[in-house]
Amino acid sequence: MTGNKLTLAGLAKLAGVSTSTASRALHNNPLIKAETRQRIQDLAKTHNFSLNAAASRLRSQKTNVIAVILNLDYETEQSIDDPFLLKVVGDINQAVNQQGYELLLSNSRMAGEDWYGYFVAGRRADGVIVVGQGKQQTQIERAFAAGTPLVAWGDPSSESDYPVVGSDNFRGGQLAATHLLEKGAGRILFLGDPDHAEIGERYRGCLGELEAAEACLELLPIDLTSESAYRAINLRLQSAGLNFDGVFACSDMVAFGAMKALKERYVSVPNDVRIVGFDNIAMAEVSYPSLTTIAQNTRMAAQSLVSKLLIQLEGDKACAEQLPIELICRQSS
Amino acid sequence: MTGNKLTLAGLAKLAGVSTSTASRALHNNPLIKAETRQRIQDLAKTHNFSLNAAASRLRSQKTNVIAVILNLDYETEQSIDDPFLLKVVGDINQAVNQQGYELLLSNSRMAGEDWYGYFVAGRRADGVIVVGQGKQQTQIERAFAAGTPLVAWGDPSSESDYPVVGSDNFRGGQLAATHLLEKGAGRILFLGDPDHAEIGERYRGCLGELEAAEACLELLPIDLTSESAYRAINLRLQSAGLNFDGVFACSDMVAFGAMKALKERYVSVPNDVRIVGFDNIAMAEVSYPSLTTIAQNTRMAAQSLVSKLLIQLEGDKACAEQLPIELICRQSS
DNA sequence: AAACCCATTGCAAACGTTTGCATAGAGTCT
DNA sequence: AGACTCTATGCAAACGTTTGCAATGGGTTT
Repeated sequence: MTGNKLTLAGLAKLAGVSTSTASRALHNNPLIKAETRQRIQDLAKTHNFSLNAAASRLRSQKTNVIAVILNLDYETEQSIDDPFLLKVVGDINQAVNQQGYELLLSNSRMAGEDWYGYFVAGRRADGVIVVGQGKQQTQIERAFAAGTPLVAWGDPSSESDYPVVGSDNFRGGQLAATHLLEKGAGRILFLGDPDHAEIGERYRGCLGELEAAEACLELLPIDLTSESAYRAINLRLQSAGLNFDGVFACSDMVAFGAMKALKERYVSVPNDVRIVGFDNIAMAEVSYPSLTTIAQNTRMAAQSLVSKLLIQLEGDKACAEQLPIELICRQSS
Repeated sequence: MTGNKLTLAGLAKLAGVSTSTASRALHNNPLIKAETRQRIQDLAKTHNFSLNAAASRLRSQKTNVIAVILNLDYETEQSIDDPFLLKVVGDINQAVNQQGYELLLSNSRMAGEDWYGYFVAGRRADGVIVVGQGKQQTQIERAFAAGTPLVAWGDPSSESDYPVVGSDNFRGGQLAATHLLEKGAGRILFLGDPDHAEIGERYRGCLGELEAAEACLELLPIDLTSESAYRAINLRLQSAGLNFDGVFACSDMVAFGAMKALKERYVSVPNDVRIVGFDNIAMAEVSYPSLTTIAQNTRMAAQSLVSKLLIQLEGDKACAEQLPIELICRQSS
């Protein structure tokens, strides 16, 4: 409670043992007699003792910290306004804690270019989880090549040296397409930028399915925000009128932007236009009409990301993983 | 690139100086000749050198890390599904980085009881930002009393030893009330649990205003989730029919839950019932009808939180701060 | 009884920085 | 020329753990 902190040596003295014994006791090392261990642990608790993490990390070369990098495109700033990304971070946080690690939240701005140096060599974290492959994967590859234990959330089917965990975006595109067809749509708009790895897969999955059915798909390449979707749909209705009857949006936020534009012009959803989104954020269920969407299992993804990172910390290699997705049919289609 | 890490001593040798000089040079200490500083910094960059943060923290007793604790009620699990909280975290992250600090994301589960010991004495962070006062403020007070530099996001008007930053919730309640009155509502439902400090203020602000106008306010104490709002409204319509014409929801997510229930039963928003939310999350603008809400300035709040924490790190005392809020009128009212 | 093993514990050397103090050399003042 | 001041650098002692190795002592084997 005062200012004078108790050190391990101090605790050891109180217990009448050496610092080595104290250290081992606190770590539950079976070398130490169970009784002694208990005694020292109790003593530590009574005195509110806690190890100095800095010293511990310095000596043991292990931080027990995992860094999460939000790899945002700063131009488009998908950023913090998309609840999905933050949901992912939240789930990762839980998974990380479950494994006894702590979570250092970073962005590419802070960490600079040399992730290996900053995080690993700099002993800030043992490994890195990158959220958002973005468009430039070279930096991730560089960090991985330099020896950074690393996993990325992104599109698992993309060719990359480092392990990627993500949803089966291609299949997601297919599901959305067949669903729209089933619901009677034949002229479909795709909202999203296929240059982005994950979105590209969704687009191709959708495209293949529609071509097979001889339905037509038109691409409206927009930023990953609801505003740009709103604008794009408005523009589209002005210039060409309502010549589509289905929309596949690359994210739920984008879908909501589109939906708003449609409803403001008295286009009925789902009667005139069916809409399918992607992500299944909390809002999708609670909006009106509620949004049909492709659900990504972020909780499972988070656990997989973390466990694949831990595998690397053990020295083994981890592989990519594709998580199943699921279409959730709601009122918008 | 290989495995053999470069140490400060190594770098110093390469530069032909002592480690002290190298250290000072990297920190831009003016004791060292500008020319030498530059030379060493360049050398460091070429060799991808980065300081060992663990060693540095051990020696300097300073971590340059700020811990953010998500203080969630685990019973109700407002949790990660409310985009607002995560938005706050995101904004704090930016503010923290701007000040050259890093962000350690924690929750009360991980840190245990003794925050002072874990974070400060344990040299994991220099200070703590608590997000969500929750209902039990005793733990926060204990940590603060133990000497933890600390700021909380919550209700600034509440009596507490530690500094609290938050919106003027009382005024927010007033604004919502007068707005609902102006829009013609006279029998208003309040959705939220006033036991929660911030929500209590909103309730009281609202109540005062309505009593003055001799309108009636009914309290529906629910959890902070859209689902419970949805259920509550449904129940209410079933049991008592539509005997209200305005809703003040304690959060936007709650508002959306209510709105969904209403629209499913063909109650028109805003014609039959006007709705006002709180938070101004991204969805509020993009929903249909878009949601009238009380906007909290999270970015400003984040900056204030961080700066008040830094003040404490300097050894000074910080005071509470109440941030202005703003009513944003949209289609739902 | 000597030799050995096992369970516990202690010694002391790292881990890689930062920083108070000492030092060396070059200029300045009297 | 001696006494000083300044500027720029080096020395070495911490910071508080962890951990390989040695040591102690009681019990077991041959």
